[in-house]
Amino acid sequence: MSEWLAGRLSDWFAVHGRDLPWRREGTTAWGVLVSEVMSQQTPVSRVAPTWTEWMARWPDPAKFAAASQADVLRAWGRLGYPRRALRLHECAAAVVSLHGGRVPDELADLLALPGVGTYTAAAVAVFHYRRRHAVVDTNVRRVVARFAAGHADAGAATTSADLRAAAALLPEGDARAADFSVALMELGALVCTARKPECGRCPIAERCRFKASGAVLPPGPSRRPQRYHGTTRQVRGRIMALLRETTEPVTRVQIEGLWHEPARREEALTGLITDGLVEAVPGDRFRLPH
DNA sequence: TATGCGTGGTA
DNA sequence: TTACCAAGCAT
Repeated sequence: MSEWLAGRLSDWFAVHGRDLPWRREGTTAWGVLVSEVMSQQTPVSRVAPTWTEWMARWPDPAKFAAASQADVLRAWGRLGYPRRALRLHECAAAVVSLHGGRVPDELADLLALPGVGTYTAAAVAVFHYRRRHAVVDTNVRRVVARFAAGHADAGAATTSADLRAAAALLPEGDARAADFSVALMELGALVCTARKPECGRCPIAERCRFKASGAVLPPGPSRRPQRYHGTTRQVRGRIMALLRETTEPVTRVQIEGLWHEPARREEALTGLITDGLVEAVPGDRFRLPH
């Protein structure tokens, strides 16, 4: 089964795989790591332009670690979840101090880096170092749940069972397993999508248990919808947007103009300060951290 | 294990 | 228009 899968996916990927900038020849391990962190919960189409500028400005961990937090947060722009930018900054410093500026190739070393979890560690080890590990993101979990178990979707959170199920499908050989992992993820992103799987275009449909059972998706949202409007997250987003576009510290009055509810406003501001995304300066003013 | 954390495209 | 959701991580 693994060999059949690997063959089908490899052929499909050769024709349909996207030409993403970080997949091009010569991309460093650091470049792959940056692309993975940027892509955590942010669509790839929005990541690409920022990644290209980012790598031209800070080509390696040492140069990036030397940048100020404010510059990093401004360059992050509107990718969302700016805490990721700070974790990436810490990550670069750790790569320099612990690994001499070289992104490690061992899973355990990668996992110990700030902002790097199970998925991202495996992605770097496999996509750049070409190791044989399961790379399990939401796309892979969905494809495996459908293909191997016949379920309409995977569970809410990644479980060790998900990791085992994906690992069981890996073909033999480091290089083939790495190619397989890239292609499996791409299939989930392009064909076996959450809302509208296109089984007619799927290279592995003939052995898919979900397809065999009719490929019927349950109605309604696949997960509990996450609210945004009116949340602290929205207010944090407005404060960060204001701070990104101003060089001088902003006054409390300026921040008060961003949201009408004082309690929500304060919660957002103190949260940002706690997270290290905002710095209070004398005179009751605020700016991006330096 | 459940929750909080941004943003903008799409139907 | 509103609502869903897109390569997770940390707590």
